[in-house]
Amino acid sequence: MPRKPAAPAPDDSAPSAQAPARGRKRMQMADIARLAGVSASTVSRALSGSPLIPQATRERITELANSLGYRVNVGAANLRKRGVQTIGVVILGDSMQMISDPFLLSILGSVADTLDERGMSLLLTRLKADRQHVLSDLVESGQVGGLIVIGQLTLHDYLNELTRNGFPMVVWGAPLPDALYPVVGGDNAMGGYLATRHLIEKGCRRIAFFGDITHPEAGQRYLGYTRALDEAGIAMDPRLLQSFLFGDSRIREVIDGWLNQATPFDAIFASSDVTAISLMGSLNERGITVPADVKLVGYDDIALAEHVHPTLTTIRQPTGQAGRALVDLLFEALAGQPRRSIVLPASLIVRESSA
Amino acid sequence: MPRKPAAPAPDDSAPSAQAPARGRKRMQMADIARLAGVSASTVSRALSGSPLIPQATRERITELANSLGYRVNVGAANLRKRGVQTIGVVILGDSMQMISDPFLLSILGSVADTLDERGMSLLLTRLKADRQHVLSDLVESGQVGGLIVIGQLTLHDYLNELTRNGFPMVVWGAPLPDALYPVVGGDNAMGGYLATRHLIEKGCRRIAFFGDITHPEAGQRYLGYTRALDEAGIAMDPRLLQSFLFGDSRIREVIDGWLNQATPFDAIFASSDVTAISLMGSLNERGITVPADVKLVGYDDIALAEHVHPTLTTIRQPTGQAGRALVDLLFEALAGQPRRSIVLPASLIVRESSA
DNA sequence: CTGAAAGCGCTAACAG
DNA sequence: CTGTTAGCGCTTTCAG
Repeated sequence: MPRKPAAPAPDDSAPSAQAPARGRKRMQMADIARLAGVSASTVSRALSGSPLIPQATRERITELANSLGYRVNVGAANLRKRGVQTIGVVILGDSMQMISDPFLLSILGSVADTLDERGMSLLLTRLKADRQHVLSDLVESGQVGGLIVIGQLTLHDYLNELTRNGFPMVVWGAPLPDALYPVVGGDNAMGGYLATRHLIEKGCRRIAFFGDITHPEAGQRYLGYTRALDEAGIAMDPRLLQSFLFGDSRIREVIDGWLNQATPFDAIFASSDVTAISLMGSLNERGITVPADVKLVGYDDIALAEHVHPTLTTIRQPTGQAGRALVDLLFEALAGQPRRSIVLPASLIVRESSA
Repeated sequence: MPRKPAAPAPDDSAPSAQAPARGRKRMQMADIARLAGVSASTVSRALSGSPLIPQATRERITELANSLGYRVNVGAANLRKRGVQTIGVVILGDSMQMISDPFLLSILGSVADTLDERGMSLLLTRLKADRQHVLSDLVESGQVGGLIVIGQLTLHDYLNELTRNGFPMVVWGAPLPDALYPVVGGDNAMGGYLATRHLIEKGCRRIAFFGDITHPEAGQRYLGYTRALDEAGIAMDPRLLQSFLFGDSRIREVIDGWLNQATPFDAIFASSDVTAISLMGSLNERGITVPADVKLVGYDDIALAEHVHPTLTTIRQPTGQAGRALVDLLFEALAGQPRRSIVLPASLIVRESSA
């Protein structure tokens, strides 16, 4: 299908920079070769650690190159090798602020570290919802060898299409039944279940759920929530479900409105820590004390969760594992191995807000 | 000077991926040329919007290319054009977690958006303190045309050296007197002054300062703090200074220790919102109420500041402007224009914690 | 073990 | 206006 934008039309004002203003001219392999009294081929092989070159020569050349601050031009090398050492990481952003949720950021951090360990670079792109085509452009233009998509699954159909076209890509999210692409995600149903069961064990009976259940991840958490209620023989009250958009900056207003309904409740399970922390504020303003009056459980275990007061009980998602899993799966896809998904464990972290 | 590591020794297991496993072969300019019945040069010109090509042909070719999902290979184009369209963004990380402070992240977001607008890509790298050489490698290897360094200025001397060597680079931080590199930063002295004066106006006399004053940014804030105290004729009590490392994950312990000293105080000015929010927790635990017993002002105005309870009075640093300023200065450096620095205004945002 | 030669995919003179 | 030609800096056959 045709893409909307014509030529990418790069801003003409963008400097195409390479040579430092001052400073010695950039050296290249030929220079090293001359200085070492060998051919460029030999330098190339030495620098890439080819066993064809004897240890001694290899070291001599490597040392020479290093002492001159020479680095192989990766662009040229990639062109010749017909492949790139760069992975595109795309953060889906729905709100103004690119980076809203600290949780997604810690996944970004983990991915960055993992790629670094594996000797690959990370090209970061923020994707506004209407510019899906950027995803395929990134790959088609040879800028990146594969894609890691972090964020909401509003692009489900498009991602499926890309996968059908053989795009190497992995997604952080919830494994949808008809997803063709590999997914790494937390065990949201389990997380929702653990959080809710914990509140029930604490004696709560009227547990509210805050989260947009049309969003796959939150939807799974909601399922876990209902399962726990069922198991305890607690009837669901639909008024206790407050669905709102993930990352909505107006969380507070929504919360206030909900509180105004005067629906009785003794606990809230929020489908993100950011939501939970906002809730704390709103509850406090109303003179409702956490955990005495209302117990509260969040989701994600962001760093701040143990720094707010009261400290926040939450479901931890292992972000470190997430980064590694994403990169692993992408590498598998790149190697043409069969697609698989990974579900990471969710664990309950009990703190003061549910005491 | 020689670098430590020998050849970068890329991990052999890293897949050098380009061709999708399945799916049609990647097309190239020659294919488009053939299909359009013109030469590759014409396609190249048409796609880059050259005025040499008549409107009609240009559109025809562009459309053909788009309909086939063709994108020019940026690697090859860059090689020929001898320049890259990628900027390296380096986040200095001292703690385990790459990304600790939400404030730095919103700068990252802003930089990402600005670069995107300017048609440039962003290569993200996290830098552990001991691997400085990565900075120059990034440029020497031609991966990026310039560098934006975000974070602490522990690398001051190294950055100066790079600048002397003509490295195109900009830093987010405090403009040190002997810095040779361009710096974008907030007006820390003003911020510290505004925060402190505000607390004094609220009737506070024993105002504590939390922040590592050996860090240039916090040091400036501390200067503003002392100036405001001086102006009000309030004597400084050295016991009211709690210096600790920025981003220290053990903030809470430090705080607790400090509180145990039983030094009387009626306000705290914390040099970051993260610190301030942690403080809220510790104070609360001790039965000290904010703002009734102790007033509190933070720094940065991170998103959560207005979501905690009580909402946090803080000094706002304009992150949107920060990103634009960083990119602007980098482009200037790239264009060989004389180096300059930019100081962004700091403004007081009054909320409940100082009421 | 090493060098010469041939491009990777594209753009920029240089001639039409 | 358009095509031809010659590389960008590197890696990799292919012969020594």
